[in-house]
Amino acid sequence: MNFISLVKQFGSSQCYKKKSYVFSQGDKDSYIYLVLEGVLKACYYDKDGKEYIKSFLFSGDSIASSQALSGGSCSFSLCCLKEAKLLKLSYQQVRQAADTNLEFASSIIDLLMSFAMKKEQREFELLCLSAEQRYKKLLTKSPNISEQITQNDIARYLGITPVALSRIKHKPR
Amino acid sequence: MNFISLVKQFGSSQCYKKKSYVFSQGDKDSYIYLVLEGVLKACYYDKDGKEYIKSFLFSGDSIASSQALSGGSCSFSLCCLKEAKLLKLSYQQVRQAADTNLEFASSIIDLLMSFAMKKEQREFELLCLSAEQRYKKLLTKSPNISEQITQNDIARYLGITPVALSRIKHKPR
DNA sequence: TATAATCGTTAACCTAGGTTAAAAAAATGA
DNA sequence: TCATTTTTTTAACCTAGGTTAACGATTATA
Repeated sequence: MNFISLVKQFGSSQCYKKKSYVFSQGDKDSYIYLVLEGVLKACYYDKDGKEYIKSFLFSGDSIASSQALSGGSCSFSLCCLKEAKLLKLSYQQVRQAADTNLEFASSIIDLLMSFAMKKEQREFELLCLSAEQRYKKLLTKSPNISEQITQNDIARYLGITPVALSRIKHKPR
Repeated sequence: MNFISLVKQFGSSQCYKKKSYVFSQGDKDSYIYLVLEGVLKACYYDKDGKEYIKSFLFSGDSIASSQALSGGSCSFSLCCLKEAKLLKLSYQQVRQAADTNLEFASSIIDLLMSFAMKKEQREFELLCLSAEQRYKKLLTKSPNISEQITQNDIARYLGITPVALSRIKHKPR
């Protein structure tokens, strides 16, 4: 029994329309979500409404706000970029399964380790690379990204404005 | 049995001089380290030797390169800012303990969850805040940081140059 | 204690990226 | 299809932060 099969067996399924929010910054929402279909963005909004994109999610990806799971409230929002179908399972249930089943606990550790690797990578890119380097790296890793995600959203994921990304794209040489 | 007590029981202890490296970028080093004494920095160096600081470590903190634990090599270096004493335990041993002891697996999940929260926070700061906001937030969270860490290193942790940090500090108003 | 190394500050100048605004291009919807 | 909204581009101007270099203040080390 691993995480995916637990969610598939015990999770509840829900469909979301394009532009709808699965949860919003500030919500108390201690569920773990698994994307079955669709494309989503996890994003922060500041007091002026300016958006910053933490990550994009595709079929097979899972997400939760770790702050919310630990008793706090969601530090970001989860928004559908196209119609989406998700499964959700409460963190309590996952934790309970992990506390009673060794094999399952091990698969959760694997999941958290791969999450750690991704976040380590993201921290590296934001700390050490220029916006242009981050953009090139993204294109290398996901050459088809612009078929799924608008350039505006790619810019907000890279931590720059859409104007700046357009400039980078059309830069001479 | 939790992670800390496992490391204390089975880990091997080693002392390091100021400015020495526990491991370096590129090393194959699949150990998890626990800081008993001292202060360290986890940092990246680019091809020009420019340094970027991922995090500072103090007594009680633990660290490993998740890339290295997953069969790769260390994506960053671990450098002592003052004489330090660390315990180390191989990831194999930790993983084996987790795979045979439910209580221990659960404590590893807690550890990874708190790591996830920290990294989520760091991502937020690098993505959404200006250097000045990051500096103010750091001072709020760690008012005594400058007793332990030089301003040069604080700047490299914030993702700016020492010159820029000096400017921020002395900015009018 | 003297000498060297590192640290922090300041200044001058430069560049990446932000802001605003307008217009063209593309996608969406009635 | 036509109208509306959203996306992308471009331009002008601005600002935060980078770079280099010099100098004084600290801190280490012979």
